[in-house]
Amino acid sequence: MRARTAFDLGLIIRERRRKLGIDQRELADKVGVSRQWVVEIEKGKPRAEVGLLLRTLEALDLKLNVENEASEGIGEGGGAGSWDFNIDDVVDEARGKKR
Amino acid sequence: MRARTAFDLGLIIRERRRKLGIDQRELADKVGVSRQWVVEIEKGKPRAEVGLLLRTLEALDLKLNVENEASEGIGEGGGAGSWDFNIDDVVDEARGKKR
DNA sequence: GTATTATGTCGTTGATCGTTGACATTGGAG
DNA sequence: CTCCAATGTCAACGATCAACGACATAATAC
Repeated sequence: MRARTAFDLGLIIRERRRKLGIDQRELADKVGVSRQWVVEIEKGKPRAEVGLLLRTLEALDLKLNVENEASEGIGEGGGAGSWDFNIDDVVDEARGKKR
Repeated sequence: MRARTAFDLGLIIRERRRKLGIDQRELADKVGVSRQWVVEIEKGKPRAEVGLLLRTLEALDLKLNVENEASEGIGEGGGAGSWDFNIDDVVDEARGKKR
């Protein structure tokens, strides 16, 4: 399911939580945030912290994919197919160009 | 490409920006943020605002998909297939249960 | 009806946000 | 090498976050 806005993410999170049959309190505890924060997120708060959002998705067994807008339908099986940069090189660079 | 952490997102954004051949200043202008912010995001800042991140992905022609961890390989073509709730109902509720 | 649970909302507070402007550092091109 | 653009880093500043506690509504069960 595509998410273009924080509002989209809020809807996805809310419905996923309900499907799993847990309330806001329980989700908040799993994520390690206040229940208040969950309320705001589900309303689509655009200024929430990315890290907390990611932890929320994780707690709900949801995964996040970032895809090139153009290359589609190739089948995600390829993995490297859609991306023309080597993730290993990127990580090496991020770690300080040890190579 | 799966993103589990803010660090992942930073790598994705940086490499995508480079592939498009634009510098941090240009990306910052497109997104409407400071260049400083782009620097932090590409380093993987976990406390950045979700809304700005989404706008950044949009500016880079990247799309964000949230998927159920379990249901995979069914083929995303279905759209509704992987999700057992009706997005229209959800939106209706979000708008105030006019139905 | 009452009781219970879930959810939404309101202050307050310390911490952090993102911006601006300036100043290093790096990397290529000449 | 010298330029110049790109990138990284620093110190303010006002604005906002997320947590907390308390209270107000749904929503459901008894």
